[in-house]
Amino acid sequence: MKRKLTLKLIAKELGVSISTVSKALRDSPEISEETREKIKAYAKLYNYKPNNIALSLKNRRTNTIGVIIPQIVHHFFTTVISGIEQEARDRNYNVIICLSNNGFDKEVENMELLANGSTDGFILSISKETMLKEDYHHLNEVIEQGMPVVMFDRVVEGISCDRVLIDDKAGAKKGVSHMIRTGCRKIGIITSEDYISVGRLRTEGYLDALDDYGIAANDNLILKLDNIDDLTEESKKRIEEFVTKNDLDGIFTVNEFFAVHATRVLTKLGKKIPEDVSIVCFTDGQLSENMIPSLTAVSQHGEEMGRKAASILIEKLEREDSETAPYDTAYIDTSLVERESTRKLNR
Amino acid sequence: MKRKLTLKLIAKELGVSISTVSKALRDSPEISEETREKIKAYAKLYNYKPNNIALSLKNRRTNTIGVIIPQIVHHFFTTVISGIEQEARDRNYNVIICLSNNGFDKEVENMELLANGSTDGFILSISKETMLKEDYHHLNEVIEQGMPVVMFDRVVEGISCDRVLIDDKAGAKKGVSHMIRTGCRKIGIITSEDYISVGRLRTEGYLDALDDYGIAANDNLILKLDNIDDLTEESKKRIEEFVTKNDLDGIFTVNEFFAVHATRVLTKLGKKIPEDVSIVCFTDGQLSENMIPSLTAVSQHGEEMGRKAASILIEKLEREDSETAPYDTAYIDTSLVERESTRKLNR
DNA sequence: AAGTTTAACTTAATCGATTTAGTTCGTTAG
DNA sequence: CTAACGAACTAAATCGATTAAGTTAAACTT
Repeated sequence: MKRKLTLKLIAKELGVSISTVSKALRDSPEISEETREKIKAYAKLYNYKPNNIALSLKNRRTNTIGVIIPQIVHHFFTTVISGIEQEARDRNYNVIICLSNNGFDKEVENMELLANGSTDGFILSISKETMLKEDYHHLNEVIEQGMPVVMFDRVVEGISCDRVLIDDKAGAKKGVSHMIRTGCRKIGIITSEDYISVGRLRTEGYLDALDDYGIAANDNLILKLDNIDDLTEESKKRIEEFVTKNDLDGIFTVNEFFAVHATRVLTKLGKKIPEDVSIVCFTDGQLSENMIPSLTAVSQHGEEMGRKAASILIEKLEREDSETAPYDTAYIDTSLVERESTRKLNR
Repeated sequence: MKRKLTLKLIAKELGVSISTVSKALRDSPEISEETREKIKAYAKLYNYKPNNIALSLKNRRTNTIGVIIPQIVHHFFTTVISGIEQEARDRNYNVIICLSNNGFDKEVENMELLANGSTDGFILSISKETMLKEDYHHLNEVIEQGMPVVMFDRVVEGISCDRVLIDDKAGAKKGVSHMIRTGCRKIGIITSEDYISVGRLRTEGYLDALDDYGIAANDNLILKLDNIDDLTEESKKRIEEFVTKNDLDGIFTVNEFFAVHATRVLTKLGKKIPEDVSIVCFTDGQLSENMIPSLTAVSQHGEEMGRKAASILIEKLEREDSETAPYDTAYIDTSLVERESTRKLNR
């Protein structure tokens, strides 16, 4: 094993001082042409690369963005990460990803870990447990230390930070309106309990759409489930009951899983999609695209969200007066991807 | 903004030297009970946390594992990461994830970046472009610097490192054998070109299973596609043609996408699954689980793979004699998850 | 010739922590 | 009464890099 090359080793080898080496490599005019060339040639030959840790310590900045998300086995989050990565790379930043597994303690632990020198700022989506607990001391602490924070998707109020949000309400409205325009009149929604912000907003969008077209909302056609990130047995049962009991001609769901299970129940009931029942779901992922029939979906543009979040954070990191800069909330537009689960619009 | 607390600040505040503070916090008997308590109380009150960067520099180890994968929007890779994370956390290591986007240059760039002080070792799955190029200098370089490397899933020969592999051949054999035992006789396979190692191995397993049951292999029933990580339009066309032309009673595919598209074609042809045609795919992901019909799948146990890879790496990092330790290849067993796309076995 | 510049370096401080090698002062032994 | 010892600290080196503040010797000025 050969030890990594350092300035010290180069200096010793060439019989000059460490600072001469450093200056030569940074093209300082203080060093003579001759010496400079000699040092640079040596460094190149032995592939010298400065130690990032030492640089971070000296510069008191790491050029690294910390990302904390509730889970990684989750299509939407991976698209956001992909966007963050792209933007970060373009602007010469690294990305460290940590998982909270939807737990409060892990979220706190990860933030403290990364805040102790590893990153210059954070992009995060808050865990479910943190939302329930409403304890945000870890966020406030890093912010007070001068580290900018950008929250995305799962956000909370009252924190001094920027936010990037999907326009959940408008997206849901877009989806439901499309069903109404293609002839649906009795549209149900499978959503989440209101404490999950994205669920609540999508429910609002659904109600808005009905209202716009003068359709009365009916509480019986709103199913609120506990979990939005997966499909529990309990949820399956409740979806089955909901779909079977109500003779719907349209179903809007806040995620792909609910839509898929609804499709399954409808198929069992002998209903035709989209002839008898239309389906639209939030999130344009693998399932909507590949299901048979494929599902019309509200696309969230996760990559764009990631790029935007990273861009806002980097902007903050590179401003001198970021302390006093106002906090902003950016919205990422959704778009409707029409597929086989809805009827074609007659124009 | 309040500056982060350092040993220096504590020392100044309490009128002692920096080393006294350091020793007190580490419970050194050199420091009197009284002083120790005073310093610890102060540190606790103001929530002192040592700076990781400084520690890394001093200790010349970061307790961080670097993970480099071809893509993140990929269910299997996320399960592996999840496993790596779990094991790392259990053993007090951090994880940094970087993406190569299946490109050679980004892979090299990321490795160099992380190798300059950010991580103690690597877990990686090689990019497609690197495999085609067969240029592994970046791997050999970090290994020569004494950083252990563990490759998983997409691996190459001739590198001094440990490997963790799915038993692709046995897994495919398991899947195909199941189809044969439930009555299939004309089984086709949709796989990848042989230069993608996992594709080649799965094809071998398919052939093995046929051989075991005395069924003659037929080249016409083997479709080799270019890409294994997604479903291009070209692939769709070729799958459609393949499924339509051959009157198969069983189809084995090396990923979920190919199975889903085959299902779609079969449905259009009016074939019943599993009565007319059975389907088994490699990879137990979201699609196999949620499709209608749900797909019998060879489960790869990505989390276990991740845990194993992390465990091997950490073991190497914590051994004194790791330089001389032999390199090992671990296999992760697959299991068959029976679902609706295959017939029940008569016992 | 004496003083001033300047080119080309080197020394030393610094980032934040750890640790080895001192230092200081009170207590005890001989 | 003084040497020795030990308790409780402090000083300084170190990790690898950057950079402000010296240093030295040659060149130049007047």
